Amino acid sequence: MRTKSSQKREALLEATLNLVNNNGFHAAPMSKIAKLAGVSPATIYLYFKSKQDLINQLYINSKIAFTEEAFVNYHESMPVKKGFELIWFNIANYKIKQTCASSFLAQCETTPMIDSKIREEALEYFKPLLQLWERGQQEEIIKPIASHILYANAIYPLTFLLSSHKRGDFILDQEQLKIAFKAAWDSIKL
Amino acid sequence: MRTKSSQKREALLEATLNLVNNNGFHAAPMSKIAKLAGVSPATIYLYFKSKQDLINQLYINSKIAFTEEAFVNYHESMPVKKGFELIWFNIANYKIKQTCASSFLAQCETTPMIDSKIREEALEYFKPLLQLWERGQQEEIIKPIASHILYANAIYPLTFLLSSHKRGDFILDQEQLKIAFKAAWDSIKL
DNA sequence: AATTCTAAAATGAATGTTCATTCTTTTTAG
DNA sequence: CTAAAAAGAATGAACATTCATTTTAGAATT
Repeated sequence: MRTKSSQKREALLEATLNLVNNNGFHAAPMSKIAKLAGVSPATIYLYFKSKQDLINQLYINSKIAFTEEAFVNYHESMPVKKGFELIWFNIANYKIKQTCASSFLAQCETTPMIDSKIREEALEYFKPLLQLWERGQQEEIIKPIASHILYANAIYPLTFLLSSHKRGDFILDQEQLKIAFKAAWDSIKL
Repeated sequence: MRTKSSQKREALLEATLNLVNNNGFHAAPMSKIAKLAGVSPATIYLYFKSKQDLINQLYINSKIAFTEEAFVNYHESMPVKKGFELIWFNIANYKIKQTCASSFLAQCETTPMIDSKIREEALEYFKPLLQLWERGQQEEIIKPIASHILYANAIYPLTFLLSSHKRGDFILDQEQLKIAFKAAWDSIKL
């Protein structure tokens, strides 16, 4: 297995991302992935144990890139609402910029294709947001309810807006984003 | 092509639902679908043109069943909040009862496997909710914002809660449901 | 500096399997 | 007896993965 930072490895991950996105998991055969990445099918197996391994690693990779963006400029010393607003817009803008990566992730959340172990691993990276919410609850700014409900109402709606945006049903510009943020905040604020 | 209401047809749709749910689209071969439904693989083609057709029809079927449940006991003469509450709980309870069907639908929303024509067809059935929201906006009870944002914040969170529930990360009982409803309502009410 | 050598990297062509779909035959029911 | 319904076996394509071989890059030797 080759080093984790190789041009070919990256090209293979990106090729997989594009194929899965445009046609779904079922239409991303190794032969096409190889062709799109400009390598031989056999070469894939120098970098990944199997197709499942390739998918898992793409998922982890994408999730890490996503969460890193989510917390850019965030610091625990920020006021709760400011912090949430920053994180929320970080996520929204990342999703708008990186349509491919985020719709791949959306697909991963609902498909049984991703190993649950890998899924749990990715959850770790979201802790700062949960901690922010806890702080908000202590300060009586945020509703004292389960973090799952907070997430479902404050963050998850973005997934729907983005997929509508991608489909072209709805244009998610900065103005609509502000409106959506208010709805999100209203659902979790005390 | 056989009549739309045949025992075998129903059995095939149900078999497909179960297989897709437990293992994803990629692990639902026609041979397994046939075996689970207790028929020969060849028989599937008496009822469906192709695998794609089978999937499309299962999607439409499930979507219709879902939306029918959503509007049980609803009438346009109801007050806006009461009407929304009724529909919201109808949806939530359907999702809890029919875990299989609803997680299949969740998978369909994010995968490019479903033809967009079929997808549009399914949208039609949701009109009464959009009309309720319009009425609410006229009566200045509901925020004057795009229906996509309303849906994203008021209904879509249920999809996340249900998939957490199914995974076992979070128990969505009637008490949590009430809390989640309040969050949903707070996000769209004026 | 040119040549030789070597191990890693990469490849194209097999391999064996799985799958959707079809063909031919048999069963069923009226 | 017949036409519809169903079946099992067959077909051919697509696929993930592996195999045997070639290419590459750079170190070692002249």
